[in-house]
Amino acid sequence: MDGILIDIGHSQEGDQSYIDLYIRGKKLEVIHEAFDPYFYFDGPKPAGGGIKKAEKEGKWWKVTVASPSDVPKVREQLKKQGSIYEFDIPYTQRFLIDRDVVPLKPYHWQEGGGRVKVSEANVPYAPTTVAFDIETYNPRGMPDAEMDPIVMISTYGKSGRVYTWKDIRLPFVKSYSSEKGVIEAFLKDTSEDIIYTYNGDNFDLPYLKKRMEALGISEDTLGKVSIRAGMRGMKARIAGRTHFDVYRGMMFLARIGALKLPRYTLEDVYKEFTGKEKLDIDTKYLWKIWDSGTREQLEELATYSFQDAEATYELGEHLLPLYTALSQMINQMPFDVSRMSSSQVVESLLMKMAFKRGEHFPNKPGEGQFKARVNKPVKGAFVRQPKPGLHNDIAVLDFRGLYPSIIISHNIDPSTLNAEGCSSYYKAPTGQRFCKDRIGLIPEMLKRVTGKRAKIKVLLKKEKEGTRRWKQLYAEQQALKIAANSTYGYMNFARARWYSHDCAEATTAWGRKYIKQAAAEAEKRGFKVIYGDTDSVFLLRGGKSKGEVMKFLADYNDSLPEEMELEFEGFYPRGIFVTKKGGIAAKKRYALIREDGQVEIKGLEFVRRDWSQLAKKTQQQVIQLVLEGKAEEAKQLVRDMIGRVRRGEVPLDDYIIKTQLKRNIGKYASTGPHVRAAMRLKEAGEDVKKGAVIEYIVVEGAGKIGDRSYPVRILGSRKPDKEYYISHQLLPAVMKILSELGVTQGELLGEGKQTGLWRWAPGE
DNA sequence: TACCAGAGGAG
DNA sequence: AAATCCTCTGGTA
Repeated sequence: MDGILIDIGHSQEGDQSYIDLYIRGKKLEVIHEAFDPYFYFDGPKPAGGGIKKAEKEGKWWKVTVASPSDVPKVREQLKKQGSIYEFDIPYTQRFLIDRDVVPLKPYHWQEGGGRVKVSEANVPYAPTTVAFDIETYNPRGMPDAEMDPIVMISTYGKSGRVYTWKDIRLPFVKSYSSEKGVIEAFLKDTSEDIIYTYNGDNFDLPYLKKRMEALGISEDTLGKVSIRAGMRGMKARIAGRTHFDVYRGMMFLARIGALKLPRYTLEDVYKEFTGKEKLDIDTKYLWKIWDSGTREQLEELATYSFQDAEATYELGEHLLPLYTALSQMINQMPFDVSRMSSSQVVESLLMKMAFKRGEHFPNKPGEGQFKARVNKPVKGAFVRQPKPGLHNDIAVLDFRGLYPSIIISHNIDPSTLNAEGCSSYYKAPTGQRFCKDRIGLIPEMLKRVTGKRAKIKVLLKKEKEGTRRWKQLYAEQQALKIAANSTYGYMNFARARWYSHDCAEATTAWGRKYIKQAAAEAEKRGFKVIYGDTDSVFLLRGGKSKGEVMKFLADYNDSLPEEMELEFEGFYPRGIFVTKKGGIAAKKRYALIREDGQVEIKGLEFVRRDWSQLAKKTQQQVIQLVLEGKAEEAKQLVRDMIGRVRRGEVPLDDYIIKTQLKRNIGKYASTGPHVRAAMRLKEAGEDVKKGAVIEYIVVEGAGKIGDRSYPVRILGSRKPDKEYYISHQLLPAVMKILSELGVTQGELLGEGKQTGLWRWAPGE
């Protein structure tokens, strides 16, 4: 049979455990595969209840049990007599690693003798996909699945529709007589392999399951829905399918830094990826529309719901190639992968590699060990003191994949660290020695990952952008990049199996050594180095040509280990490095202009969300003008803006300051302005929790800033404090830049027009 | 003026 | 459920 693996489960017959492989070929088939749960034991010959078999494998016992649920009690018994290993690898995940079965990959599956054989098959089979979204009746705020019905279910995919139990006459709406009719029709029609939801783990699926129970609807047509508590909220699994929660996927991208948004609502994320706005209704009053809405309102509700399903589908399709690639890279189901952290991805990859190398996995740390690791910080990167002011003709160079390349080049691994009796060693600046005789697990993994990624990038260049093949290759290199970039963090992650404080220390120490060395070599060539952070060097070309920069790069790279490379990042005609309060140049805060006029701003107020648009937009314009050499225009712009603020010509939105609540209101030791604003929101009856981004304005009046910080939504007739915004937002942001050119605040405020501002304007 | 708590960006 | 380096504001004494 040819097909792809879309889900994996487990069943039991007597004392034999089976893996259930859900294979989608022409139709969905389930293959039962006998597979014994096992773990390792170092101690006397194991005996006792629950043990099916114990045989010596190397120096340890391989202990086989009848069922995965037997593992906990057997391991607790044996733990008293010796050491146990690999006892906490989930049964189905263990199967995928051991048999090297790759999810969603076309195979020829051959059953026989109780053991399925997989071989490459060239069936061009792609999983079918659909998105769904439910709307619920909510007269008391949050709907209660015990009593509040589902009023609508929308689906979107190859086909799509809205199922509802009111008479709504739109082409994509199908009306039924009851909630039960709606759910049953939805279940009957929905047979796709991959089901996308937006936050379905925490809402749509648990809610649907409860409604099905309440209405006595069987799960058979969909597949058994199981809701389990995970580390980060609920996980909703549908047997025989892949439930892909797009919201989870987006949060993963956010955590690894591939996506950065102020909020991750479906509307916001959809706009970010597609540029399209979708119809948004205030779902707080959904129940009112359902009870007594006009025909138009009900149609709008159906349209909104349908668009939610469509947006979820589009985003799901966008993410699927990446999750397929990640899934295939580590031999784990997309369901699990989409709910992993980047460290879990790395760990899965290491387990797969370790199994191939015939090595055992270290155990996860206990709580005591975990705490000890957390309390052992690792010294990080080197940041060079910048040369402040305006500079011309800057060249930026940076190390490609600095930490991964260092780990490979110096064979940094827990197994090579200070290993005894090796013929030679790499010596870290911190004193650790890494054996050269045999490649370590982590360097080997990284070498394969970076090597494969380089090959894929070559293929990618030959492919036409946007094609199916291109998307697949792009996703594959993206998955490999995620693995490579997360590996250093993984080594230093306190819960990691392959944690090593010394390996992490050595890696960053070599990083500091190389970046300083690169700067020193550039200086030897006659370049002036003005800045550098972690893996980058900023040079002044001075009178030298671009060719001389490239020549320096080539020569310096010849001196580096093979896997390491200092790359050319770009030439910048101008750049400005600003000075901080104390009078010295600030690290991590600068702006550059590219040869094509594109401005890049780092660390300054403009890129920070906790500054008002007034300050941010003006700073951006000032930076642009200054880098274009138009300082006088920049000064005039600021004078004009001050005038507009004073005359009340600036829109209210430009005064909004956004700050995230990092903890719940009661947990703050000191209450800053955003906390005060959040407290006011709460008094007004809003649900304000940790994670909320508080939008507030500092209004006119007396007292501390906090006394005058009001959330936009309950602003009423209060007016922004113009002088606060001039002296504490606008001026600090623009003076950062202009004071580098010798401009004073007085020049901007206008001679002779002394105002009360002078007394409390921030000093220079 | 010195210090702390808190937020958020860079790489 | 990655870790570190760094800046800056507002509040307090």
